[in-house]
Amino acid sequence: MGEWRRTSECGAPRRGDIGREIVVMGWVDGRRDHGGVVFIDLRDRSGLVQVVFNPEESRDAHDTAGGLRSEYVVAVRGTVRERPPETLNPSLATGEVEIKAEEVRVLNDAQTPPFGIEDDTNVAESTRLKYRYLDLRRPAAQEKLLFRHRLAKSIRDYLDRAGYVEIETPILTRSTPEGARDYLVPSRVNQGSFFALPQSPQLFKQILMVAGMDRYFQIVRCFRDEDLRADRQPEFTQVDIEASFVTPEAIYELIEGLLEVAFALRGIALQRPFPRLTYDEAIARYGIDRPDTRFGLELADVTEALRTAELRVFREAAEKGGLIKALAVPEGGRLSRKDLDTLPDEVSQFGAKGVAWARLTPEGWQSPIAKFLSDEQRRAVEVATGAEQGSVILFLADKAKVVNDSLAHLRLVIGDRLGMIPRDENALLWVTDFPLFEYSEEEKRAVAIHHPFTAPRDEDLELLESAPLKVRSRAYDVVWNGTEIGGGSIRIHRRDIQERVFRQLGIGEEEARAKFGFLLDALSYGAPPHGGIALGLDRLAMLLSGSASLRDVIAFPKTQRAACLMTEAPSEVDPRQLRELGLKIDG
RNA sequence: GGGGUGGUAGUUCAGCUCGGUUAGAACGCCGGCCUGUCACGUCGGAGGUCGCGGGUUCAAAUCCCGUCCACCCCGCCA
Repeated sequence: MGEWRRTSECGAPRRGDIGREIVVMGWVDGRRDHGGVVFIDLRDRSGLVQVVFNPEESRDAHDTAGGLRSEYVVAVRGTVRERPPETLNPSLATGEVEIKAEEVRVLNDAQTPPFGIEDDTNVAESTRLKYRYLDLRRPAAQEKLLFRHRLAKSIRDYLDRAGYVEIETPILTRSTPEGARDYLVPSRVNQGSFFALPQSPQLFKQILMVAGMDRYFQIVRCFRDEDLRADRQPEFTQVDIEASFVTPEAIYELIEGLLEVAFALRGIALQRPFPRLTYDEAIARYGIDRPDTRFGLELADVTEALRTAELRVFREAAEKGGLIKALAVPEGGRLSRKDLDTLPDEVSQFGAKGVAWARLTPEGWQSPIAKFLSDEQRRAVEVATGAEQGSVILFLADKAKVVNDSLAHLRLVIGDRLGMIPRDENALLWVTDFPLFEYSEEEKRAVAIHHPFTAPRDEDLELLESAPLKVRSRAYDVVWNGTEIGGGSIRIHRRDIQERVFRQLGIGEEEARAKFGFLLDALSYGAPPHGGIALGLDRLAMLLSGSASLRDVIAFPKTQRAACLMTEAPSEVDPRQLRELGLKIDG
């Protein structure tokens, strides 16, 4: 580019710039060669501008233009001029002007790209990920990264204004029991020992509270070696927050303000305060702890009403401590017999063996199970579900988890199919009072629902040893349109309570001291009451930018097998590296 | 670990059910022509490991078995 200096971005020139001599640099988006005059669209991050090469105005530039191809990198010195009136292009921000090229320099040529650099691309994602640097040249892709930048910036500014301090915590840290599988990093200096990459900076932020930092935040990478989904990457970014001397209410207020700022970037105003729902209520009414409350279609528990029904699946579910729940779909005529027949396929993935249904017609119940229910039982179901003439009632009877998972899924499928979900609404809510523990069939013991540092509710403290599964926690999630976008809790700040919780989790005194000694020590040196929350920045960026996948808002994402198609990571390593680490590959 | 969808030209796809000429289309690419286009136009051309391996068959893109990769879901992910 010699001594040339870029004086304008491609997307900048407007009517007011007419007559200015400028230098633009960018990529050739396309070339239209008329034999005489040649047009080039030049693209950079800011947009597109048309450059005109006229052989009568500059022979050299025109000659060079003839050899340009897509994605060549060029610099153009020229004059902004008005387009002839009949050639204005209203679909281009710069469409009222063009650049008359006086001199052009090819800064780099380019191979023909494997796919066109355009927004409406229909190219396999694996191809786009392999050539991510080309994929990211697409304006739509760049817009998502730019939005993510603005989102992170406004969150940072908001928390700074609120007195929160961003503090970095270690990436090489120690593996802890509980929770997700760790990514491990072998230590060369201490052979046979491993660091773990943090699943979150949980313990460090608590210790910063003990250290008196008062209000901490960090926009921080977290790592979990678990299987991937469209909304789950092995490394992801969290807005991690912790504060001393807070109640849940203080956290709610802080986060509602933060989300207000975030949604404002999309011109969305939020209703505050957000509604609250206890965990028990969420499960009862929606079958899930992250309900989409943009629409009704709530579940009803009809276990008691149908406990004695003449139907074996119902009776057995009730006898074995399971549930019978029902869902009334208004205007059920819109669900055809064929629709109803496909419902069992929808729920088999959750272990459900079937879905019973009933149509409420003027002639009464039209249903394969009608003859097994008494008039009284049918009336009780109608009352419980709020079913009316024309409704279709769906029934599930099984173990509680199967029933709730299945109906929660059916609620979404039917709500979507019948167009009951108002797409332009934003339903934000807090789900509170999660249980502290749940029983793990796999491990045959209680495990923490949130994490082992979550405080029990004071009034449930006495149940910790006698009825641990009944203890409610001071944990909360923030849910948006059926997606969990963040969760947190008030933490345990007393050593004795932390030790009792560890004991319930099957972590003995010795293990607790070995693995969490530093935390227990810290708690015994004047730890203030504290609590916090973590928001999923990738998920927020994904949802606010209308993306279908987390991969769209991460510059260099991993595939479902946790691989990077561009760098081909993970890879084998040199045997010498393994020797230095004292590692042997088995098999 | 399990269930599902897909893999054919650089790209997006058709062909596969019912095995049988030279595996097609569009876009892109290359060359010629063209002085106001912006999805430029027009004439011509090149381009294929039918994901990979094995099997059945006179004959396989097509049928069978295995395997790899990508995506979606269940399990898993405090």
